[in-house]
Amino acid sequence: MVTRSARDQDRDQDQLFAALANATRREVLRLLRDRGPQPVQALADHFAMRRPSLSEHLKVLREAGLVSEERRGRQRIYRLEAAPLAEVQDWLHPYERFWREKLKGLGDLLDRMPEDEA
Amino acid sequence: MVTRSARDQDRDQDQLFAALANATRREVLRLLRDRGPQPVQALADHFAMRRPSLSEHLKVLREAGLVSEERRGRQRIYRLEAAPLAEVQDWLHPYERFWREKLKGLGDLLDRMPEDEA
DNA sequence: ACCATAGGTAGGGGACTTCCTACGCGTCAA
DNA sequence: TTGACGCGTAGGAAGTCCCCTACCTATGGT
Repeated sequence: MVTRSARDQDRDQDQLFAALANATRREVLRLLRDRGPQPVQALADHFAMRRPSLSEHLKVLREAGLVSEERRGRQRIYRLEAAPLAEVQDWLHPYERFWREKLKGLGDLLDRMPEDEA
Repeated sequence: MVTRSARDQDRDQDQLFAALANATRREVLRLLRDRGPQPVQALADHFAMRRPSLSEHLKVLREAGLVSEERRGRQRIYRLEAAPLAEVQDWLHPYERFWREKLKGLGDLLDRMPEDEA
């Protein structure tokens, strides 16, 4: 997967951002980050929804590459896989100077003279 | 809006990530970033879809705070508003050491001894 | 006044999301 | 081996997303 078509990349990024566009799934990631790998039931205890619904959220996270599972007996230990988040940061990077300039209050400068350094 | 309830914050983040979970909308942001503020038709020229559909994408971006519009005659000039992306970066930050460690190949260390520094 | 241009809104169709309950499969314990 | 436990999947209901065509308002040119 050294090179991907632009469509594949779009699909991956759609999937990644969509996976993050849900408070339950973001909370799962936070739990795995703060408390380490856990089985499904331990995660499910933190939410009001039924366990099968959480299973579906875990599937979305798995397909986005944000978690992995390891089978241990009858449990499945879920673990945070942060690598895709590095792609989010990469995507974010070209925008960084825009919000930094805005915060400094001189944000209109570049708006007036575009595409000179694009 | 110094403080918001956890639910409001969840809703805002849902909305923000959902706005980014679409290749057309990410491309709109890129165009505004690389070419500066533009009217709707100039943006629409880059896409295969009909203009009303693009208008709806612009509405999603507006409601996420990612673009602003300025009325100039019968045109509406859309402009990138990058500030919400700073919140994405803030959200990302606590995960950063996880992918950095993973890239260095020593990623299993913390997985074994969790919550000691959370 | 008239018409063309710029762009938003209404309403509808098809696909997808997010929850649910019911159920199936594999594993551990008696 | 029988049962309970851990977890995924099937299927369905309600809502949302993303595209379309039709239509509306507002501005500018003649």
